Amino acid sequence: MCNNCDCSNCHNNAEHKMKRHNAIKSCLGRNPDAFRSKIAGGRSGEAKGWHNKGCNCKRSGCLKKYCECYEANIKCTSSCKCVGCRNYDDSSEMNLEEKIVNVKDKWPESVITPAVVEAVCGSLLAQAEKAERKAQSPVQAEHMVLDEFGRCLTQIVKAMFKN
DNA sequence: GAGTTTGAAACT
DNA sequence: CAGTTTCAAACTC
Repeated sequence: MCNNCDCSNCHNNAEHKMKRHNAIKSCLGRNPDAFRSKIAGGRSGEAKGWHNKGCNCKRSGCLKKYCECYEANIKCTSSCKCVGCRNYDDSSEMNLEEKIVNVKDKWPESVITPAVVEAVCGSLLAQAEKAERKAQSPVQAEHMVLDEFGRCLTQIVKAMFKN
């Protein structure tokens, strides 16, 4: 109940007991978890646990306390629907597969999708094998692979600016 | 401290 | 379920 608040026309007090009870009831009717913590796992306020529902941040980059994940001291996950998120693990120890998954989860709008990464890697490998078959010198082989990489990047950049 | 930004929750 | 409104906390100056 309110106590020493500055609210006007307040019904959250003993005088409106019934009204208050009904309000709580209809609130819980809509969402049974309305008065429960949104952070599961670790004890309150620690860097443990995870956000049950994820955040929906649009402009804060999830790096300000407007973001529920950031405020709870946890990283955003794929259950978030945030845009432009910078609150995620970017560890250099991550292997390639984890990085690809990370791209998929956090930048759904990116053109560098797992499929694109695979395609690029595949054509670079093909180029390297071609050089091997033609018994090119290491320098020539490098040149062929880098040429191919350049073509791939050009296509990716073109696709990015299409939108 | 006033004014602005932000996003969850409520609402439609 | 998607779009809109509300509003208090976070933030900025």
